Amino acid sequence: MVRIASFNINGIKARLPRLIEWLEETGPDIVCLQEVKSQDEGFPADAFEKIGYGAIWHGQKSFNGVAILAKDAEPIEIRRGLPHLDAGDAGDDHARYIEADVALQDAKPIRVASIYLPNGNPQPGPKFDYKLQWMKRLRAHAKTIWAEEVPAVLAGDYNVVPRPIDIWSDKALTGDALRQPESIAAYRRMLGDGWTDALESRFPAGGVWTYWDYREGAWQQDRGFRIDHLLLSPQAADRLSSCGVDKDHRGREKASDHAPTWCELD
DNA sequence: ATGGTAGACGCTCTA
Repeated sequence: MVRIASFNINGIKARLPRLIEWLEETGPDIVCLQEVKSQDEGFPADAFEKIGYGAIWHGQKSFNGVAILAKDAEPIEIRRGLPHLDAGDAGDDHARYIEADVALQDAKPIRVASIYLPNGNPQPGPKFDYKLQWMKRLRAHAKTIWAEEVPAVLAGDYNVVPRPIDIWSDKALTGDALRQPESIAAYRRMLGDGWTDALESRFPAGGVWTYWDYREGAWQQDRGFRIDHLLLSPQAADRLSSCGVDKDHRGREKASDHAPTWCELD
């Protein structure tokens, strides 16, 4: 059994005690982190090593930043950043994608990507255009992973609410980039390619949230939505045994605004 | 239409 989790931590410096606590309590085998918000040299790899996790990371000052942790293993980096599709992509220096092979205790390796998809607000505008282009690049690259016919998990903060039943109110965020038809269609196209949304497959009726805003008492009123997703290749989906959200970690002191989201493969 | 909170940074941006 392999547990793979995705966690947007919203700043690794502010979150480290909570992150270590969560790792020790739940013991995930592989973890994809987003919004590390730290430059490479500030990444606390030694703190993870102390509790038995190897790590690779792609940092950036102030914003973005992704990482992959593995219990009693060293992730083997495959790539950082998405391939370019157009000439305009060459100027993209955001740290939003890192991909690795993780081999746990003599098991066959699992391909893992940690994804921090652009938020895209305000829309319309250049940030929304960047989001849609990034999704186009992600889909194209996912096809090359697909072709390798390996167990693969593309995990992260997709900044897309896939369905009306994935948010506390269908009227919420209607003008927001997270719920625009173009964002949802781009996400759906990846599912159409054959990727399995782990939580959607296990909770088809919705009502599962992974994010609650810090503002307006969203957590207290359980006004959340689902934007953190685990997309599985067929070789991973065949092994899917369970999945869930570590919701109680959202309610703790100094918590991230996201909760850890995970799946288990046999 | 605005502002509510949080994090990193440095007198403001991103979400």
